[in-house]
Amino acid sequence: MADCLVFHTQIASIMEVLANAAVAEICKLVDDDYAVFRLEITQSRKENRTLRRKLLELKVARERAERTTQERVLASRPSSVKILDQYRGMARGHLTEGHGSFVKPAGHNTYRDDQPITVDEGSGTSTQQVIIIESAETEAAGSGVKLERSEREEDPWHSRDTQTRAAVEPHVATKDPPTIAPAPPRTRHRITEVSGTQNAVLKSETDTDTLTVTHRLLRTGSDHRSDPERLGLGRLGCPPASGSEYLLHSNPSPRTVHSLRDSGDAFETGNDLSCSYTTEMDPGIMPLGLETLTDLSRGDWNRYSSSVYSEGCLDKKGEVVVVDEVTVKVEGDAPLTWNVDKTDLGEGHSQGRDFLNYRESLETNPNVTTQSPLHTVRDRESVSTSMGPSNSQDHVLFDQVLNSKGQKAKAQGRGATSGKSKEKRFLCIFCNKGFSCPQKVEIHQRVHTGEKPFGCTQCHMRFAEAGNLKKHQRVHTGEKPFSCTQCHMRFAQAGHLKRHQRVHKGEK
DNA sequence: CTGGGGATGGGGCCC
DNA sequence: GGGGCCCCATCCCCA
Repeated sequence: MADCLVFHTQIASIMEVLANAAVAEICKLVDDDYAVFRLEITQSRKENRTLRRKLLELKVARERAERTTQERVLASRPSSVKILDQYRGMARGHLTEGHGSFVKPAGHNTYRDDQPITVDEGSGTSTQQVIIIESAETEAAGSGVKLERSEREEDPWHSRDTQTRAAVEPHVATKDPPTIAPAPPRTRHRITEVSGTQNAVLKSETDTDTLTVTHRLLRTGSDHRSDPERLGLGRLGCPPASGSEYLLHSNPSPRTVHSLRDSGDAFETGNDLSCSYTTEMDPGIMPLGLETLTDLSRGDWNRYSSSVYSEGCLDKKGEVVVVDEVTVKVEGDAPLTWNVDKTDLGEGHSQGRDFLNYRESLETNPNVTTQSPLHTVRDRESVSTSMGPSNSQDHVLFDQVLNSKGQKAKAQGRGATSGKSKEKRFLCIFCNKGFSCPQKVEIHQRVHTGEKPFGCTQCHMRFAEAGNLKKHQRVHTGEKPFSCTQCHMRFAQAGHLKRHQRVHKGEK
């Protein structure tokens, strides 16, 4: 018995020794790895800093050369344009880091039956972000602020920089106060929940020799926590620049706003409540095929999404963005494209088709002019800036829906600024199209969000509009209230009767 | 050519 | 009178 005890004691002591040895070894390994890891991190940071410095130098040098070229052009332009170009040039210099991200238009969402649409017919509780265009009290910059799109290379971040520079470097603005001086914020906002997606588009006008800027604020619900880099939100959230025309305000939704400071260290340091932002959202609500890519090869999208956020400043106050009278005019030699592969679009989704149609139409009609009275960045052209693709053919314009189905001509014909019709002050935050009242915008924005609050009680079909549901339900009821006076044909839709009657008339 | 659906503008009603 | 809301007409696209 005693031997047994001694034996057990010895075993225990041996086990203890072995365990200690094992722990010591593990600790040593961990320490070693940790040291190596730290060393690698340190080296990587050093490399990053070096590269960043080099990039800065290159940019500055390039801007210097470019500015020299521009000055020659500016000699024939209004002074306000000169200022803007100066802004631009300066802006480029200190923008060396981009958040490569790619955000598909929400319109690419594909509707799914299992999509958690919780709004039933008639509830109409969908909330959308709305941009309101307000009549401008002044014609501040007017058409004088236009930028030439012939510029060789445009900085994707320019739009942001244009504003940030205005704020950071007021001495520049003083060169031409009437143009650059910050206007009293004429914006009020309403950014409301759109099934987890928030999206804002601010687009500036271009003229025949100007360039177009689309500012877009996207919030996608592809993930629980939207990564600011993925979403290209890296730079939003800055305080409104003095020259900022647009302000995007979020509603007091329980959305978390993070920020990244607008510095080269943003990548390293993570969140900083000074500049960009991202939001938290419910991915389940808005899973509709939204994707975000970090592929930097998608230059335009990256630029696009990035430039957007320079513009927007979220403010948890209003829910509607009010903008001055707006006109969108896109002319140019280079085709305007979405620069997105068709394969990236939601297959079969009408909105995706719209985007593509638009792109194709622009490509085939490079000189197409999109002039909607809805979109005019008329003053405070510090907003107006270049999308700045390095490739002139890659001008990205996101006036998709407005133009995709020939609505362009309509919009022109029924200009809101004609004075007779209601002023279309309410802008779609996705495509910047204007509407006469917020309800219209809300309905329209369902095009982008995929929201379909109206469900048929007899089938799975859902609709964005009550009227279309009503029309659809005739399919079930068999009701065909529209009968041809010249034959026995009956139709469920008035338009079909009208179209049918052309057959009798021999019209085509 | 028809059927079905998407999208938008206009008008009426109510507050 | 103006804005919000709702309904309807209309046009368009696609299968």
